[in-house]
Amino acid sequence: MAKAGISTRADNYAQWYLDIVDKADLAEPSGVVRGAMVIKPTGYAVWEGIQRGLDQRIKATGHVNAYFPLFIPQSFLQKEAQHVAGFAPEVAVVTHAGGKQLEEPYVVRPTSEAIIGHTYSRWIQSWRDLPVLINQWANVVRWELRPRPFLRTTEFLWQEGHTAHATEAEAEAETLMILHDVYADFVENVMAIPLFRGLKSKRETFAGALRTYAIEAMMQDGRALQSGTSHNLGQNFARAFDITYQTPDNQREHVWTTSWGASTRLIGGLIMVHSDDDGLVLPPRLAPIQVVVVPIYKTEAEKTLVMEAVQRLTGSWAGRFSFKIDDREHLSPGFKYNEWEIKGVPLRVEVGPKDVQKGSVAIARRDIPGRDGKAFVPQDGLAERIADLLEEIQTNLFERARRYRDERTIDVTSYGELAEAVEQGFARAYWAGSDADEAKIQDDLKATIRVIPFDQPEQAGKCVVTGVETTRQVLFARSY
RNA sequence: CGGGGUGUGGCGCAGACUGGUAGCGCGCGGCGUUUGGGACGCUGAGGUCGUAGGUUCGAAUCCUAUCACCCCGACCA
Repeated sequence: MAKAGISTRADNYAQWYLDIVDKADLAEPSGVVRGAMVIKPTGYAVWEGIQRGLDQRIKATGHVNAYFPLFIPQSFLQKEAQHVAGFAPEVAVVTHAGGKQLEEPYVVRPTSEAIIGHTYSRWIQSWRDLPVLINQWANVVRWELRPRPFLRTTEFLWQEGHTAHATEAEAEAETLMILHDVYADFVENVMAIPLFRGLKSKRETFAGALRTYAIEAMMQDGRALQSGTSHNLGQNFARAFDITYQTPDNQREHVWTTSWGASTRLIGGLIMVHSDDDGLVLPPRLAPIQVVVVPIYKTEAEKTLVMEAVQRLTGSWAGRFSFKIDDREHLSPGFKYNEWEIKGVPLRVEVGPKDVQKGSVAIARRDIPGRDGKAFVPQDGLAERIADLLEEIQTNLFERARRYRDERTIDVTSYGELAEAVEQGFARAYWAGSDADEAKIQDDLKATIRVIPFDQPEQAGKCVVTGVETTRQVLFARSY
């Protein structure tokens, strides 16, 4: 147990994660609905940052927002065979409403392909109606067997994009564009989480999709977290929901659809990539509060001097970075330091009577805990220094996570090496195996193919299970 | 679904074996002293003991049933 009642990562990683969620005040189990959580203001502010970043990118790439119903007639879900098989075990069903049993039960959406497919079939008539590029921000419900805050909750928040196109090539381009320009761009540049990008294996493909692409991140325990997915649905849903259009030469064709989503799970990834045994660590570009100022004083006279200095120093900060002056009375400075560290605020500025005298402040960076991350700097040019430091922390977090990931991503050539590698991280292996081979590895090693990376080797090698020569490499890992 | 655990002031727990009408720590309110790495004193408020039934003169405690949540393994963003 480290300070503040947070378990250490080395000691008990799962408990450490739960402790961070709790102590950083991000969320708490509802206590009354299985697997459901209350996202507290601190946690929701992080989600709002994620929403902002994704929404901006989604719109910049030509999409618009809309909203579709929470309830879906049960029969809709059954129209696409793979889809119903994939989701049947985890849907919640409403059988009664208005004081009586319903003619046809409604399912609470586990995802919205069905209801949106049905809607698109009415909206789309002509090639002139295409493409349809719509996103929705929504909650969905999946009755998971093993819930964990943010990572897997019964109800979660996400965005789901649903597009329809005239050609397969267009749908494929959309699917890939979302993965790179929306998800990967945001997650790497704002959340400072390094990613592997690629195609999902057949076993891991979304129920009803032609192809699923994903971004995968490595957590500090070496396990993988799927952090965003983008599906080329082919014409599967178009056929199931009869979404057709007339071509310029008056032919009737099924559209090609895509769907893509990223959820509150990203917050789980954020925690597990950057945080430490002292609490949450937030990357500056996402942190709701980037700088906290702790004034220090004993007497009223000191208080006046210090608060004057604080007002003067922070006067130019508005609009440059988000900050908070922690002027709560009767809490010791030490208490405040610890509290803001647990909550992951990237920078802390301390201003006391000695600083007022010397024209200095103390500044402490969250990414480097303890004395090493604390420095006394002149008040002159403080804003510039803070701006620089925030960027430096952003870069440092990303680079640190990337080094960690790369050190734990190991090229393996034998089954034994594969088994060993997934104990501590990712295994990169040549792969020509079957679905059954993959299933066996999952049984044996609890590891799955997380992604078939876009970056593929020049040279061929031998498949890690079959020994067959192949040029295809895949990444294996245990996953959340 | 299997395995384990727990339900007692806001939170964490004790009390249960050996029935007698509930206690500790933290937190919370008031007052005062404090404040450069988690301050202290005094004082005060706050509990149908998960729920239902039973045994008993008397149940947090014993019996039965039931509900819920949490944790550990197989499906999933």
